Parts: sequence; structure tokens; C-alpha cells
Amino acid sequence: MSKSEKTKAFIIETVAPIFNKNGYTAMSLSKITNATGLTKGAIYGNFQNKEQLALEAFQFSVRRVLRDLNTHVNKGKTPLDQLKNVATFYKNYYEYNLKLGGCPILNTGVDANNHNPQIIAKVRSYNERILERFTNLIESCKASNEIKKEIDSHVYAKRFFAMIEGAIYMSYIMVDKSYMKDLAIYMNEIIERELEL
Amino acid sequence: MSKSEKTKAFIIETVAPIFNKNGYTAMSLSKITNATGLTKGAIYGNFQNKEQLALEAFQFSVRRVLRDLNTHVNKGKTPLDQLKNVATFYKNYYEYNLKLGGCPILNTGVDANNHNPQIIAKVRSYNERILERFTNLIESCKASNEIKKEIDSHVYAKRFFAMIEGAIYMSYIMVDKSYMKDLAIYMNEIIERELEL
DNA sequence: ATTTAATTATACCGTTCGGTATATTTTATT
DNA sequence: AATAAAATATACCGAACGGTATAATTAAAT
Repeated sequence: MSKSEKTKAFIIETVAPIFNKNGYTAMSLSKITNATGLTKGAIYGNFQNKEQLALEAFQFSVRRVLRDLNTHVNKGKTPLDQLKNVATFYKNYYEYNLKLGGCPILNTGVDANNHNPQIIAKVRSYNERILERFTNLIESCKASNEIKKEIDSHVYAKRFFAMIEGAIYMSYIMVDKSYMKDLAIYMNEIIERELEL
Repeated sequence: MSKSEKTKAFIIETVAPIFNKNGYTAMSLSKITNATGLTKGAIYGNFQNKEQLALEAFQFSVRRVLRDLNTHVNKGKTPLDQLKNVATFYKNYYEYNLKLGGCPILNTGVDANNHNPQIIAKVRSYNERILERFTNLIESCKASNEIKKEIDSHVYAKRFFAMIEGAIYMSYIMVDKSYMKDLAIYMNEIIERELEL
């Protein structure tokens, strides 16, 4: 790992929470240089421009979430266990993202919408991947004979994803992690009541 | 209605969508003067500063939503009808807020969080009012013997509100109003399956 | 150890930022 | 119609904006 690769990574890690908390426009270069202790020369030596840095900072934040979500989900032995692990992952999501200043998918999505086409395209693409992952999980539950065959997996994937983002919004705005705790409970209830055989 | 009251109202109406789409920081005074066709003199003659204008623009946007929601809910004859009307109100919420550039409660909340204490306090206060309204509606359904007495009205108020905001987020980010359509269907299902006697 | 290349710091660019003092225009009052 | 008051336009402020050219420094290669 070269020197520049290290500082590049350092800049991204340091800037990611600023971007996530303040959004693109309010993430000024002075905030970036102050937070990193570096000068503009170092920043522009490692990134094309502010937008490129914002994009990589967002990717850094969201990849961490997706990696940890995936790790947690994969601990489940059967597809149904894995689906239920989606719910339990979000149980502590409020605390999990406190340092970052909230969920990058929610914050960056709302911030970039109507505003920054390149970044919102990335958000959309990540959301599609997550939706696909949820859909496939539900389909796998059908294949393993753990849930009802007549369930529309895409409809439920969308419902779960929307419920998750809604709970995240509420918990961070109201400073009340109980939204995430209840989401885990309720999602599990839905799976057991509506999906399971 | 005096001249200044008219222009003040005009400025707020014109600026509200800009603020809702771009957020506070990106709502620059040049955008404001361009959109209104007025000069800074007119703006600062009617508002203390940018923050005050942003606050009044947000209030204007959210009051419209709350007024229309209330009107629609009140068309229900019984409390249960009214509760179900909450669901149907959001069925067309995507189209309803298209011109505004999305839901002010979602956009302004996420934009102002970690950022603007005064505005986020307003968002929080509106959210509390909405939560209270939902809770009271569910309580009324109990009083009119339309739903189960053992239902925790506060828990369901929070669930519904979170589901609503989540669906709004998804619909606007993914440019897919089906999230709102399905929310209306699913919320109604939940009421009938889990709440009703 | 010297040279070369990569990396970071400095100083500056033009532009835009939010905000204000004052001049001008428009509206209301007499 | 003349005057007073209110509302808007103009011109400007210092500061901060994103970005760049170049100088200084540090790291890697010989």
C-alpha cells in the first residue's frame, strides 16, 4: 500500500461522516482540510474534485453497511434464518451508525435527490442491489419450503426495505432508537404471520 | 392584505419548492432572487435572514400537507374509517408532492439533521403532532369498539408513521410511485388483520 | 548518496456567498 | 396633488467558495 493510497483512504474515512452528516453542498473544502489536517494540495492530488471525493466517501460508508449486513445475514443456517437476520441486523442500526451521523443510504439519497444526478444514480443502484438481495432471500425461503409459495417476493422485499428506511428516518430525527428495536420485532412478526407456512 | 404581506406570501410560495428540493445550504440567495424575480432588498425587507425564510417556507409546505391530510381523514364517518383514510391519503402522495419536489417532512428532516438545530426542532415538533394524531385516532377506534382494546396505539402510530416515511423515501429515490400505492394497500391490510375485532 | 518521481504545501485565481447601507421607487395618507 | 411612509432596487462589503499552478518537501529507485 503506497503512501498516496494510505492518505487517500485516510481522507475518505475522515470525510465520510462529514459528508453523511452535512450533505454535499455543506461539505466544504475548508471542513475537509480542517478535519484531515491536510491542505488542498493533498486533497486535489488524490481526488479529481469535490464530487469525486463525495462519491468515494459515500461508497465507503455504504459498503461498510452492506458488508456488515451480509456478514450478519450469512450467519443464518437456512434461508428463513437469514431473512430473519435482516430484521435483527437493524435492531442496533441506530447505535451502529451514530458516529457516521446516520444511514448513508437515507442521508445521501435525500440530499442528492433533485440535486446531484451522479450521486443519486449511485444511491439508486445500491438500492436496487439491496432490493434484489431481499427478493432473492425470500425466493430462497420458498425453495427451501420454509415460506408460502404464493408470496410475491418482490412486493415483500419492497415493503421490508421501505419499512427499514422509514424506521431509520424516524429514529434519527426523533433521536429514539426504539423505532429500530420495534422494526426488528415487527418484521419478525410479519415473517412468521404472513410468510411462514 | 397589504402589499408586503402579498409579496411575503409570494416569496414563501416560490421559495418553498427550491428549499424542499435543494435543502438549506444549496438554497442560495441568487436562486431565490432568480426564482422570484425580486432583489435582495425585497427579500431582506420581508425576512430577517435566510434561515427565517427557510423556516417559513418549510412551515408553508408542511402545513399544506397537514391540512389536506386532515381534510381527507375527516371525511371518514367512524374513527376506523378515518384511520383507513390515512392510508388512502398517501396512495397518491407521490404525485401530490411532485411539484414541491418530495415530502417536506422527509426532505427537510434529513437535510436539517446534524446541521440546523432550529429547523430540525420544527420538524421534530411536527412529527410529534402527527404521531399524537395517529395515536388519538387509534384510541378513538377503541372507544368506538371498532378495534381490539389490547392494541398499543402508540406502537402502531409509530409503525404507521415510519412505514409512511419509508415508502415516501423509496418512491422518490427510485422514481416509483408503486411504493405509495402498496403502502395504502398494506396499511389497510394491517388494520383489518391486526387491529380490527 | 544522488537522482528521479511522487506527494503535499503555499499562494493565488475568479466567483459566489449571506448580508447591509443607502438610494430609488411605489404605495398609502392627507 | 403633496407628503409621508413603506417597500424594493442598487451597489457594495468581507468572507468563503471550489479549483489550480507552482513551489517545497518527502519518498522511492538507482
